[in-house]
Amino acid sequence: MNEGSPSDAPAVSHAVSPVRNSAVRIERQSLHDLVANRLRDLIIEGVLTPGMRLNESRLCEELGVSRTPLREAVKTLASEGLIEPRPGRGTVVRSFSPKDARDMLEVLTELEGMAGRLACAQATEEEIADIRAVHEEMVAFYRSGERLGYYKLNQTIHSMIVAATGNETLIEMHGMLQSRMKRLRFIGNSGADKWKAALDEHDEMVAALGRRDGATLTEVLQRHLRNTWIRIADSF
Amino acid sequence: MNEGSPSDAPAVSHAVSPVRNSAVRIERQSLHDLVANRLRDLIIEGVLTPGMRLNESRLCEELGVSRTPLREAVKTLASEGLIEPRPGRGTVVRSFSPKDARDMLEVLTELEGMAGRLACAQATEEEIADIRAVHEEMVAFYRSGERLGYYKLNQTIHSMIVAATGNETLIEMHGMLQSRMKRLRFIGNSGADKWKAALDEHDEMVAALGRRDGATLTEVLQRHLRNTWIRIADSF
DNA sequence: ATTTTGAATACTGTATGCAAAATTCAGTAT
DNA sequence: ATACTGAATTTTGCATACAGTATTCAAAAT
Repeated sequence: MNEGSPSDAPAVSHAVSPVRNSAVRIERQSLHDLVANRLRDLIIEGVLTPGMRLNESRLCEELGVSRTPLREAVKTLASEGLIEPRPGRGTVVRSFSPKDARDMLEVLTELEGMAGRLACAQATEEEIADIRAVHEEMVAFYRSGERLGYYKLNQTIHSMIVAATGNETLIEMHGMLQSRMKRLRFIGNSGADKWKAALDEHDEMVAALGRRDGATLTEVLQRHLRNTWIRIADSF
Repeated sequence: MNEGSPSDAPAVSHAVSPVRNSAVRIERQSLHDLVANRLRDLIIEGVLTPGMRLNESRLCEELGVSRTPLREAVKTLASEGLIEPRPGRGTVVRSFSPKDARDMLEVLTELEGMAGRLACAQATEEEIADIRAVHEEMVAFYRSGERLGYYKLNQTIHSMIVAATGNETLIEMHGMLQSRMKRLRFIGNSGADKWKAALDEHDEMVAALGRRDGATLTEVLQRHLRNTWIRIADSF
């Protein structure tokens, strides 16, 4: 879910090798990357709760790695803003104040609005079809009441719209904010009454994207996120 | 230039102690943070050029530190997007394609536009006065032809406008993009003919902020950045 | 009873050591 | 001359060791 894009595997060198195109570079994940991904998941899943102190030696035992890769992973998560290192006094899982949440959503709203505009201009027909397909899947989860599946596809759709812009920086920044907000958003979506409303907004999104109506898509995405804020705000 | 805000020193506890307010918490910087800042500067100043491979042992000697803090610093810069680690084959200074530059500027434009709107609504009179003062300083540098001084204050003013929004996430994201673009922007501003135009845009900004005219400030900031793209594009 | 102090403990920050992988380079064969 | 092979060297990645700093806890003093 958080691995580095596999797309950066360089093309096979010009030398004609027996394996040719079928050869896909073996993805080598360094240990500290694996650890970083694992920690990210632990934080998002709520195993590591906000404010909790990360004890290096204990974590090392549990993950079965030594402190060096763990500490490197910690530095990564720190600059992603998921944890807070306090020089000399350990590292704690970052906890977000209501204002932090609001600030993040405000930026996320702006970025997704931007994405709506660009996606309508840049997306290929195929990308739009893919998004529509995932949307249908998500509706199915809604109908069958599977919250987790719904929730995950929800996130996926937003990411796909952003990805369709082709703007690497936007994709990256959006990804960072998404992972910071994952936990909050999950809590926020708990209220079942608003669930239907969120789904309707998604319907509108897909429709606007289909028409390549950037202004509307931007508007819907931003409205959707502002509503998200309302949903989350209750849980503080 | 890149240190964590010193403002988070907590107020002295309520107990009346002889040192009272005059006691300021000693800022402790861990070695890997110092190294990260140093590396950042080296990249921005162009000592470490794009594509150049970072040899850990050599860098350690030059900086006078061991490999552990260096490697932690490298992980930090990696997730800031300034360098690219290739698992098992070392780390290289990231080089930006024209498209990368364009993508970054596109996002930066959106974020600064957002900042213009929010700053006009949120800035205190004092912040506005400060910005105006720095602007005057910058004009002085322009008049005396001091490019470096001008350039630095230019960046500062943009950061101050963003800071005046009070949105921590926006400040952080903007900071990341700024440091990635520092080198490019410096190159881009070389053309002396466009220099005056950039200055005029800054005049407009300060005026709009003074009137708390968010729409105009947003418009000027975005125009300013789009012109930056034009200036930079030439140098590719 | 409350605060203070100091020693014991735990943990973080940095350095170093070692093994595995990658790179380089010389030598050989085509 | 060029391409390939394989050993020597470099370099990375991870583990561990060590030093210095925070935290804790209990005893002593107010």
